[in-house]
Amino acid sequence: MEMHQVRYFLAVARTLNFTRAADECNVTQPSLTRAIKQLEAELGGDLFRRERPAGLTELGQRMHPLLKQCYEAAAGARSLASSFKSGEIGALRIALTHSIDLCLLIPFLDQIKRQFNRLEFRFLRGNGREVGDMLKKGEAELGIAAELDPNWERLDTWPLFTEDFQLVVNADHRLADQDSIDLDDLRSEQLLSRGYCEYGPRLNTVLREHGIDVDHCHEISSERDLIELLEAGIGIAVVPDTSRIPQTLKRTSVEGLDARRTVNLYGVAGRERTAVASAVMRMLRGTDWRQFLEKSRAA
Amino acid sequence: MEMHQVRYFLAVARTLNFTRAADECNVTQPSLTRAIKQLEAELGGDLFRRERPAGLTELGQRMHPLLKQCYEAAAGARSLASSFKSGEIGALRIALTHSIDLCLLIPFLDQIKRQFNRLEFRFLRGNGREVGDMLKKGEAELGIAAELDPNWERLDTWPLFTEDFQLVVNADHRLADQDSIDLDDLRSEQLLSRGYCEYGPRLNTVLREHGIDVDHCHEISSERDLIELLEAGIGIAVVPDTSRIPQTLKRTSVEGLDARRTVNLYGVAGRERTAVASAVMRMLRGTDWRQFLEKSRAA
DNA sequence: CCAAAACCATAGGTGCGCGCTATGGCCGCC
DNA sequence: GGCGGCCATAGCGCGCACCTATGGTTTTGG
Repeated sequence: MEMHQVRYFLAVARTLNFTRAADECNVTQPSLTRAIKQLEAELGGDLFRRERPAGLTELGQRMHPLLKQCYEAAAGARSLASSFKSGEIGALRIALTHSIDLCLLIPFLDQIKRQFNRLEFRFLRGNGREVGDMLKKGEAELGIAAELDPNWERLDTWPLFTEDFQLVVNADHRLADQDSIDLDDLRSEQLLSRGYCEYGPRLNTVLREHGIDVDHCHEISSERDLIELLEAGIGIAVVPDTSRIPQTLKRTSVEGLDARRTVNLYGVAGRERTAVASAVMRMLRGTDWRQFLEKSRAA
Repeated sequence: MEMHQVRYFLAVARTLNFTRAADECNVTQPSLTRAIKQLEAELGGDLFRRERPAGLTELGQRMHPLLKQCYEAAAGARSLASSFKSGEIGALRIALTHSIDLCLLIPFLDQIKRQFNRLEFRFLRGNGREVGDMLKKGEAELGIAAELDPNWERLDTWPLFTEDFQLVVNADHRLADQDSIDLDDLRSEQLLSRGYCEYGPRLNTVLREHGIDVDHCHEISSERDLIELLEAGIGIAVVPDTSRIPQTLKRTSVEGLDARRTVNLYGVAGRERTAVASAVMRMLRGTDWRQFLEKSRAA
């Protein structure tokens, strides 16, 4: 069964006239007649009664809805592809590690939504390895993380900004009101390990060097869970500057803690990107992040 | 967009491997590659990422459901046509005038249902002209009526049986208990005219000749309505023998009423009939109706 | 680390099939 | 009876889909 046969069939079913149907399809009547005959041979029965006026046979009536569906699905595919190409419609698939706050992107996404109408976002979350896999498999076009496996040489990396880590404690905590905190103050505290953060291992190394126990602590796997534990007063945490935490928690710098992470934008080298992804990438790379972060912190 | 392109696309989407997909489609890999390229050109973008392993692009993911639907509709059409041809499935479209009781057919239809499983019946009702039109337009394959317009020479006619008319009255009616009724007894009665019966006009002529008023009577358009009026005691009626009426009504022969009608089976000459219709036609024409009607009357 | 295999792209040759024109038969209409 | 609309058939040409052969690139395995 070929598509043109289906098209001809539908034209004849509409006009009930082979000659006019052929005209509508921009072919001659013999061509159309032969195509219908082939279709009839494949389906094993006549589709039309050759009378004046012509009519659908029982078999023809049965075939009509299915063949119409077949043709319209193909037409729908062409139409959707056209919308897709013209940028009318599209999806931005972006993978983030759990330690990247979505708020960082929201101003940019707001802007991009005005450029591309009917744009869909697909936010994918995972740890560092998972984000890398999503990029590899093409499930995501862009990735944002502090650090991904550098073994894969097709990974394009653009640093966005570098940030410090801060201590976060519950407002009732004994450290909450303390003006200055240094590493020694943390030694007796229950630390919540942000195991999902790709920078976690390195941070733990720094803390361990200062005699802080990081090997016997709760394991959690999302920023949301971390915040709820902090609010419940179960432990303290060290989080990056751009992690948004509720007003009820207190955040403070820690003297002597020399830990920083760089947040990167990732793409796949040599892979064609959609217009939307390219636009987002240009925006993110062209932003003065120092200024941007100060402004958003003020807000 | 051609069907084989769609088929190849779905094979590649399934296997994510051009070579194996080509093998599944029983073509060589270059043929498949070229078909995919053509499809990509028509849709205006790549459908697959040519990497190891391959993957669907965003456009490819969007196209997949529609193209799958397209292909499955075509496959469904083939499958349905196959079922249809093998007699597994089918429809018998049969047109009846309102004056033909469906009970006449039920024993035959019971039998035919055992021969053709998944058979659907479509009973179409109308007056004589409408039944003729349904046959002409091919909406019905067979027609059953007492008399159709003989002007259309393509009408095949096979007489089935001939029957008398009888008087039907409510059990409370003054004529109900009368042993013998003749035409004079009807003169003062309110007659219900079965305007939907193709034999009605001729019957009226007979009655009018005996001085019975048939020109000022209620007009009704279905046997069901007629029965309800009779049960309500609103008038009397003259109906053919094979019209089934409830036990609550009384039916009697009328002396001197010389009216009979012949019920015919109709088909369209020179038009191919389905296996089901041919079978029904053979059964109806091969029945000894005199015997059949006696038996069903006894039952 | 190199050889082998797997995979996709390209080139060039060949045959089938789709579309064309021309024509004939059939039916309905003026 | 002549005429026009409609569908079927015959014959022809060209495009297209398929094939084989081969090259380039990536992955695998020893």
